[in-house]
Amino acid sequence: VLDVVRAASDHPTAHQILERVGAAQPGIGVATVYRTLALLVAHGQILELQLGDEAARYDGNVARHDHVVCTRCGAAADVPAALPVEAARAAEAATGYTVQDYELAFRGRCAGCGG
Amino acid sequence: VLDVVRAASDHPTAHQILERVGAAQPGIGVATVYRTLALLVAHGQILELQLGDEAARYDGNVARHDHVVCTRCGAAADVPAALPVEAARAAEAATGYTVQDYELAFRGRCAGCGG
DNA sequence: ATGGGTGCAAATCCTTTGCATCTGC
DNA sequence: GCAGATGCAAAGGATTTGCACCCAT
Repeated sequence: VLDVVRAASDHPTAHQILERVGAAQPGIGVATVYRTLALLVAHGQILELQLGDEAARYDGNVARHDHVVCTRCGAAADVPAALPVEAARAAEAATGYTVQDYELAFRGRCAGCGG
Repeated sequence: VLDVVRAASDHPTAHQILERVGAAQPGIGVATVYRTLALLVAHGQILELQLGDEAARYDGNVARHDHVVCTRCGAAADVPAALPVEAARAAEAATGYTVQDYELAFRGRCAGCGG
């Protein structure tokens, strides 16, 4: 499972991961994939993303970065981290929360779907 | 329904909205709430947010702003918009996408849940 | 024999949809 | 009587869980 997520460049959903793993290893079950994904996420091996659609998507790129999501076809791409650290501090000051992390997703159209 | 969402300061889920509306108007159905929420979202009267948990949450504050979410109790607060416009342009340049919008959520602990 | 991981299927949660009903015109 | 909105319940999709089973120890 880890291999598949690492090899994927398209931020696949659990369902897509299931299909791909199943191609190499027929008979694998839904539960195993979900259980393994949860494990990998807990160990910091992969990231779980909520990119606006219904299903969670997974990312083998663990480095700090953001995403762009196409509102038409659902494709997603990585973007180098764009948020200055001061923004997190400003958020803490404004709300009294202790910020540990953040998730930033741009919404728009991919090259193929036109502007 | 619009009154309830506007009056709420806690980014309620559809379920919470159902309960609150039901308090003032007993016998109201799940479907009506979901249908009305979808309508209001489509008309730009309220915002639908995906703040990391399972259920969608709604926000009566339509102005451009971001959010902080408590990873322990799930509470969410508004944060003044923190992202410079250049960041969106940088994302466009890096990916070839046309960015129309973005969603930014900080993750951390709220004052009550401690650091 | 035992423990951990696995597949299958049932269960759960959130949300949507079908359908008969009720409202106002 | 008709159109549109509504309530209820069933349907749907994503994810989790229960349970029997199999492999390696």
